[in-house]
Formats: sequence, C-alpha cells, structure tokens
Amino acid sequence: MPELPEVEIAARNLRRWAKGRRVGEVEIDPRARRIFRPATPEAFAAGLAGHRVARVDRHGKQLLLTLDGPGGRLGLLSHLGMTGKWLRRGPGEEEPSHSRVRLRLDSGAVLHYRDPRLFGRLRLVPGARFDEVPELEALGPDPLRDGVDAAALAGELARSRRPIKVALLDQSLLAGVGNIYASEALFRARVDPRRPARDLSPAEVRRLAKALVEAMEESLARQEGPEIRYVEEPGAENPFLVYGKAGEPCPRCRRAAVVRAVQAQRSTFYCPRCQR
DNA sequence: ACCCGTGTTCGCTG
DNA sequence: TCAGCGAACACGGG
Repeated sequence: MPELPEVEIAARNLRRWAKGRRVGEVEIDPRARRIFRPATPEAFAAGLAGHRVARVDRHGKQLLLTLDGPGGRLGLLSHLGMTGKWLRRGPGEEEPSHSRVRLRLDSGAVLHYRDPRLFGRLRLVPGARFDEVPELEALGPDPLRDGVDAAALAGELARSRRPIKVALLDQSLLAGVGNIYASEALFRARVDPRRPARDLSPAEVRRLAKALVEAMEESLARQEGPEIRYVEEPGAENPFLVYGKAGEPCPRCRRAAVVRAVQAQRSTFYCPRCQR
C-alpha cells in the first residue's frame, strides 16, 4: 500500500513504460465503477483512447499523466488508495489478478491498474498541470521534491491541538506522508507521537523535517527496481525501524519494546523510552 | 469466524 | 466557522 516513496516508484515505472506511447484500446472491469466516480468508466475509456503520454508527474500520493490527443491536451489523475498498483505486462504474459483497467499501448505492452479494494481513483482532468486541478490546490509541499521547510511546518503545527502523529497525516500540511512514514519519522526524531502538535519545540520540528526526508529517501533507494512489492505482501521483509514491530526491542535503546497504539483509527508504533 | 490493513471522504458535534 | 472525530468504503490475508 503506497505512500510517497511507493508512488514515486510508480511514477518512474510509468515514465519508462508509457512515456511517448500512444494508448489504444481501454478495457475496464465492470466491478470497478467507483474508481472513476463521479465520471463513468465509459466516459473515461472514450476520453483516454487515442492519446499519447507526454509526461508523468507526482505530487504527494497523486500521479498526473499528461496526454496529447486530437482534441488537445488532457490529464489523467491517478491515486492508488490503499491497494492500487500500476503493472506492465508484455504480449502473452499472464495478467495480474484484480486488474481493473487495461491500457493497450502501441509498444504492444499492456498497462494494468490493479486494485483489489477499489479505494484508488482514476480521473480525466482538463488541465494538464497540478496547479490547474482544483482538488489538488489544498495539498501541502511535497517533501522529496520541495523539501520540508521546518519553520513553515512549525507555523502550521502551532495551530493544531491534534497529536503530532495525526497532524502529520494531514495532506494539506505535507503531501505524501502516510501512516508508516509518520511513525518512522517520529521515531527517528525521538518525538512521542501522542504529543499535541502545537507543543513541539522548533528544534523538534527541525529534527522531524529532516527525519521525514531521510526515511523516505532510504525507502526510495531500497525499492528502486522493475516492480514494486508492497511491504505486507508475501515474501517481503519489513524494512522499517518501528512500523509493524510491536513487542520487538527498540532498535535504538534496546531496553524497551516497541509499542503499538491506535490514533485516529490508525496504528502508531513507537518506543516509549526514546520518544519524549 | 474474527480481526487487521501503507487512504480518503463525508457527516456530525461542540 | 471550523477543528476534530468516527463511520464508511471493499476485499484479502492471518
């Protein structure tokens, strides 16, 4: 399940697979209607077919493909939700399970959008830039592309009583931070996830900003490759410091066990001894 | 059977 | 007016 680093890998893969290619036939699983709401699968397929992929961009967890066609330029906005993934299959290769959308390319390959839980979204937008898509205006800066301005982040956090872990998931503060990297960054910055956001000192926010970027860059370096394997999938190791490590010794102090707590209906992992 | 899940949106409340 | 909260969405895996 994708957070910013996984979506960045998806963007790089799509660039390799689809940039410069023309989309031919578009096939959609009839069960996948909700992915296209409020539009219909029929309108999506008709609007996309015949266009050529000019570029692939990412902002936070949002992917934006820019395509050119006879009717002009259009954007394909893709959010992977919890279980979405773009895959490429060559001619004759077996298609993935839960393939919801198939885009036949003029390279002979087929792009599959796989999404078992149907929490992802695919939408055609008239604008072809992120700043022309109204729904994306609310997104905060992208930590990898824009960096994290600790002073600006501290200013935002100062207005919130929410626990810092919950505030970090707010996409209007920073775009792309999800449940894993919120826990990982707070551990690296030695900040207790339960503390009210407004109570963090400037030094703590600076540590947090640095920790977020480092956690994401390490993950990106680790995942570079032809096809992403999400961490919870069979055969994948858990590469994180505290996420999913409840009961195991803290990798820093070794003297306390990692604790799992629930905040805003999501799991949080932390070391009660290191994180203050 | 039951619980859990790397995300977002909507409606309610104070 | 709005921050904050909980339910809902939907399906597979342990």
